[in-house]
Amino acid sequence: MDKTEYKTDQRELIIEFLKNNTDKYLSVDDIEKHIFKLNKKIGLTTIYRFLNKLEKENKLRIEINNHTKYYQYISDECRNHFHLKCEDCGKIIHFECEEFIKMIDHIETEHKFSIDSKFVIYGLCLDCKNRKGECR
Amino acid sequence: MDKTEYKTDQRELIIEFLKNNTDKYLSVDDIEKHIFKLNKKIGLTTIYRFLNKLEKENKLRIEINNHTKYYQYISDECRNHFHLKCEDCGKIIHFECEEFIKMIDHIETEHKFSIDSKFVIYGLCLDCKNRKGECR
DNA sequence: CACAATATGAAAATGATTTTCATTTTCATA
DNA sequence: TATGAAAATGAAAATCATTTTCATATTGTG
Repeated sequence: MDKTEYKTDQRELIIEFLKNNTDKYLSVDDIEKHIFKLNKKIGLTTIYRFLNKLEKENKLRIEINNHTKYYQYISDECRNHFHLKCEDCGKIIHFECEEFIKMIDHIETEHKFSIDSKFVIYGLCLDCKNRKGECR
Repeated sequence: MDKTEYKTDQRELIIEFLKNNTDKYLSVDDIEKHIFKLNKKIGLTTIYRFLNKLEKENKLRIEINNHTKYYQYISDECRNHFHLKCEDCGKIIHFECEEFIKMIDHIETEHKFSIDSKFVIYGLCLDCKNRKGECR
């Protein structure tokens, strides 16, 4: 029942720029200027509308500075890639998890709390937990 | 070499309202309306200026919604009161620490990362750490 | 091709926040 | 308690990022 999406040059240009800068926060102004450098032009309104759309879809991290919003595209890779760090042995475990993403989305949309996908979860790895169990 | 601060009725009214609502986020509008209910009046400009001052001094938590800023006063109690939770035995340790506050202020002002004073730090308490040591 | 849904963009509107500036208040010192 | 410099106030105007409006253009399906 979702609206059909039309593919347009404007959206492709914006998405491409965002995807090439997943390490930066970009303002509407940054995006407009970049498009301009490519000798193209996209109406400000269009940029705002498309960013709002992406934001609703949880595809952006947002930062606000001096009343200006800055956007960062959350790369797919980043979206489902997390780090566990064992407090005992220091080992870092990479993991991917759909449930986890859902939980994060929930917190972001419902609780208005923006979690940085780069965050590290502390705990104990299986080995260390087992070792600890032994001394009880 | 700091500027001398003058005590004014306006500031007292605003601070009082903030301090009585450390569990809510208040907008400039909320503040103005509250003052109005007390049959007093404070210019919007004054409210904005004072809040900006408090913000610079790290006395407020900020939330932005629909282009509107919401402010929450960080009570003294809350500012230097933290919780440690032992991952092993689950014990919760309350502690107060000036150094810790300084570190948080640093992160907030320099790294633009707003830490919720209510956050919990996970780790191991002394007892559990010792117990663990024994089995090595 | 045609048509309905969707997207675009220029211009105007919005609205929260900041600036300006003339006036008032505070408080230390005489 | 009078004085004055520093600080604070507030009305009005300005700012500026973002949203709305609306007429036009584009997309993709049948």
